[in-house]
Amino acid sequence: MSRPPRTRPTLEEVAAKAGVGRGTASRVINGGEKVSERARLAVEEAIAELGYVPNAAARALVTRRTDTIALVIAESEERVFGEPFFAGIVRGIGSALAAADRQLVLLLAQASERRGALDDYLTRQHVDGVLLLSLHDDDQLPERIRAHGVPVVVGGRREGVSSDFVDVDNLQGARLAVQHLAGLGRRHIATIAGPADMVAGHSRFEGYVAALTAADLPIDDRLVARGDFTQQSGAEAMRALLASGAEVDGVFCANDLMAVGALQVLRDAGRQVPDDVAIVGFDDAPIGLSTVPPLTTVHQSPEQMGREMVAMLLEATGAPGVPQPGLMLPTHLVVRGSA
Amino acid sequence: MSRPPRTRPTLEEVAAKAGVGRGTASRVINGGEKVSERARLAVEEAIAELGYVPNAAARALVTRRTDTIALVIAESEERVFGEPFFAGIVRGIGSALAAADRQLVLLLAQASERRGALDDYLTRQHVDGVLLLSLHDDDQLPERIRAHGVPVVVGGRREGVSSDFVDVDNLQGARLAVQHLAGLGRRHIATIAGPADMVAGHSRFEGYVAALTAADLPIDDRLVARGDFTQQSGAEAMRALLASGAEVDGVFCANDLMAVGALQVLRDAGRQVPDDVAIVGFDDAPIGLSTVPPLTTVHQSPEQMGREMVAMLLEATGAPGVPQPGLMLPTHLVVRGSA
DNA sequence: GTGGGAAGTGGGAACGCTCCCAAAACACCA
DNA sequence: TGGTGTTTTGGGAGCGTTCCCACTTCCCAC
Repeated sequence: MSRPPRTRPTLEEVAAKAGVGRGTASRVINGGEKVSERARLAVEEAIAELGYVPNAAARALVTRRTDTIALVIAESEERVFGEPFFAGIVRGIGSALAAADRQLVLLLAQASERRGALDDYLTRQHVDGVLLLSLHDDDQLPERIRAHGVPVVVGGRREGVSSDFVDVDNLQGARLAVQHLAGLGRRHIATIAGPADMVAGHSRFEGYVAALTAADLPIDDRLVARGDFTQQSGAEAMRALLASGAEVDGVFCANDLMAVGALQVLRDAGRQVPDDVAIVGFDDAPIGLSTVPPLTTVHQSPEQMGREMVAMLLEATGAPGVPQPGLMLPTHLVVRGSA
Repeated sequence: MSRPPRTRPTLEEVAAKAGVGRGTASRVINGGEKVSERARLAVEEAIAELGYVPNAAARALVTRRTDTIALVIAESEERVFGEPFFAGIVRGIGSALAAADRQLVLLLAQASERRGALDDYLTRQHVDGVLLLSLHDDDQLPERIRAHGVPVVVGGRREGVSSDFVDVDNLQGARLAVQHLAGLGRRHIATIAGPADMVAGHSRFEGYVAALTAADLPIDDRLVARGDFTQQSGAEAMRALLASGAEVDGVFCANDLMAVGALQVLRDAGRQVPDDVAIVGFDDAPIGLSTVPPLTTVHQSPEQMGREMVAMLLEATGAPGVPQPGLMLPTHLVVRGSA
């Protein structure tokens, strides 16, 4: 528990070596306004010679900022590293943050046990703000963190919360998809829905219901199957749909991966897509381009979502305590071969 | 640039409210040896009432530790979130670190531009140590970081480095696979190799060559195809192999995903697996269980690799500057239906 | 020369914590 | 009751920065 000996040069030593005061050395390091050329050179040389690197803790202590932002993904590793959705959103966040000169750190919120540690980390001024990505909506994490004055922006809407979030308009997207199927003359439109405890799951399902109602089509329980967003679960759901005995001439899948699974099952069952059964997915994932036929799908842009989250968070850091109005990102339909 | 006003309670205020000294309050917070019950209770109450959270920067400044470890993954988001390998290793790392009461932060080292920022972050005492996962081996990052006294352990061996790394013994694993095929009496063993600029790519290929040589089988260029570890590339490679005109009765695929692609192509081409062509993959990925036939593969454990990396890093933090001997993790063959 | 504004500089104070040590409080025994 | 240990306690010092302010130096116009 005893403190390891210091080994790294300090600003004071740099200043001494350069023959200037501490203040001047500090000025050179931080943007260096109002420093004579001579002094700047001397300091820079001293820094190089000593291999000086500023101590972030000392700096953070006085500035009260760290210039780093945490992205918390509250999912199992398996899901995080499985969903291509995350790749996009992380890329969007990463590039937006880089442009704003902030460092991004990713935290995976593995299950309950580590929760205390996570709270601590986020709350102890390690980071200036938190982006939270959780597909489930049962979590008080954002509130707990905000209570300590740390701004939080959530990706994905949560029940009963109308600020500080960015989400894709899942409901509208699902409606688009189902409208399209109905517009094609399909009258027996099934859905392979996602888990009900995820926003993307239930709001896409709501969109399905809303669009059917709007098109005066009945809602048939036998036409509703559920998956967990994996390809395999999509295949199983499709098999269940076929086995239900109900007539099916269109399927709206809550994501592309499940649509791919469904496509395979239909092919194996000898049903023609789109002639016998039309299929629409959701996500506009790359894989939808390489299926046969290529997948008609609802386009969303995780990258844009990431960028918007960052913009909102930076806004919030500027005006602490002021809730930022939530943002719903529109989607559009990409019509390809499957419907 | 001006410093935002303080709003959060400090230890001093907690102590005042509890009617004790700063020292006592600190003792309560950190393990609390040698504190009277009365004082402990008073402090705990004050903490709860004030919503006090210790300031990590101030603490790090004096202790010179942060109890956080960075995991740097030097890959594109796409690859990171695609490879299931990462899920396993991150899980291993995460749980080992949790057990050691360290916080894990993930940094994605997007391309060149952000490199300076990454170096800075790692070097400025934000973290006590760095785990580096890069499948490419052209990077000086570990050296740069070590130069500032921060311990680094690399996952995946790098050319010419014999310490501070953990890797799976890819060469031995590949040899196992090819030996198995040869032992089955296959004489025309092809390989679908991975990218040559990744350790896993070229050392598995080396293993293939070594095993063929050991079995007195010739090395035929027409029997070597390359993929990029994706399923699609595996399929393409298999098509190329078939199109080459060379006889093929066994294929060693450098990972399971490519093996799955190959399997599909063989099925579509009417070749029986394993009778006409035997296939062995590498990774023991879950997907290999659900193929038809189930995939024979080389087992490796990313989780174990993650745990070993953590163990080595913690060792290194204890003995700074002392190089830790590198560690090669053994693999073994899992024989299932495909070979 | 001289006055005065601008540019550049040094270093004290503060950030919020842990470490440590000397002092206070308590316990026990003769 | 006093003496001797043993807990427990308070608070000074210091961690490495940035911020700020008072001071010096420089330059130019008069």
